[in-house]
Amino acid sequence: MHRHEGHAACHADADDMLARAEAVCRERGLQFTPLRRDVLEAVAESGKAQGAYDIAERLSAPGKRVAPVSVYRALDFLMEQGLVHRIASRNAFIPCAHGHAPGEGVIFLICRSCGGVDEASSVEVEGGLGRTLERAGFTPVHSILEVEGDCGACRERMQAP
Amino acid sequence: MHRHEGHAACHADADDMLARAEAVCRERGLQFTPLRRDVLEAVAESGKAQGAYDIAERLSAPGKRVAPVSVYRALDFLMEQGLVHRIASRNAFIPCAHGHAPGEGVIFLICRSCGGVDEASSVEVEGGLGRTLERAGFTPVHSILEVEGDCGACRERMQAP
DNA sequence: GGCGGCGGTGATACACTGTAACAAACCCGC
DNA sequence: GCGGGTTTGTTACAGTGTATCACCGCCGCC
Repeated sequence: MHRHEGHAACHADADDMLARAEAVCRERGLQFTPLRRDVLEAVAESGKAQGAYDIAERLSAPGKRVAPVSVYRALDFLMEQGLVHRIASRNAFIPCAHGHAPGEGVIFLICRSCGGVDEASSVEVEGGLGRTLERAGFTPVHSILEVEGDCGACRERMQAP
Repeated sequence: MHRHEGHAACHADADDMLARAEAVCRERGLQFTPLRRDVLEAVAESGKAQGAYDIAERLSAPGKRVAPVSVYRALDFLMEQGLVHRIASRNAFIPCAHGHAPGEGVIFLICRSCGGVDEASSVEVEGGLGRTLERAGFTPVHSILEVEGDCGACRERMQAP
């Protein structure tokens, strides 16, 4: 689950997300269309990573079908604007919990029992990674770091049922 | 990065891989079947990450078709034995270049221009990641760290064509 | 007002990735 | 040879992502 202790305030709730997204788009002269809004809201509302098809289904209502391809386009847009992240190991998407410094590395903490995804960052990891890449003569363009395991809340729940 | 200077000798060649795989299997009482051998060879021969369907096609000959599902099973086996890695960001597979210490984190360096994948590791990154996870109250089960960028060889090639 | 371009959306089709289920073949110890 | 586990073949299918074309709405321009 998200908004876990240790991180109580770390996830902006859906309203904040939407407000931030609207501000970002206005600032950059981009359109924050209803579809994009809906997709972002769908991603932000559920605490866990959502597949594109899940989102499409969630947004579809009898009489108004939202095709996955539309969702993908909206997600591409949202990712370009840094409002949404993709979890490669899950083929799923989560809202970006907080504005990152541009280029800052993000660590995704994926709970295998509740499916919630938390974000962390570490200058230590980042520095070490940079030095490692440099030693290897490798110029990074972007990197993904995803950790699967058990979040604190789930671990407690398992110990004291 | 281990053995990898330009790129020429950077991939343990297929023969070494096969010999090591056979030894590992014998040691663990597992079968190193012809199919598994062929799949590992296909992964090891090409210097770059291979999709499961690419492998299937590569192993298929007129009259003898290898179905993707068979390739997946062989890959699952090879991954369990630590002989092959999966690149989540590419849905592709590479041979494990060298035996890792069990549980040791691996960093994948994926060249976006030549498609080659190199492996690196760093106690510094690993330590920092461990401390970050601990601070977050998160118990890791396994993690993936993949960096996309330009390898040294390709960067040189681009500068001086 | 008409016209053309441009970005966004809808819709269909398709390619790629991965898994389930079942049957047949194989191997090994008894 | 027989029984039981493992491996492979085969088919079908679920899930993920992209290509293509048509249409719409908007804005600037003539």
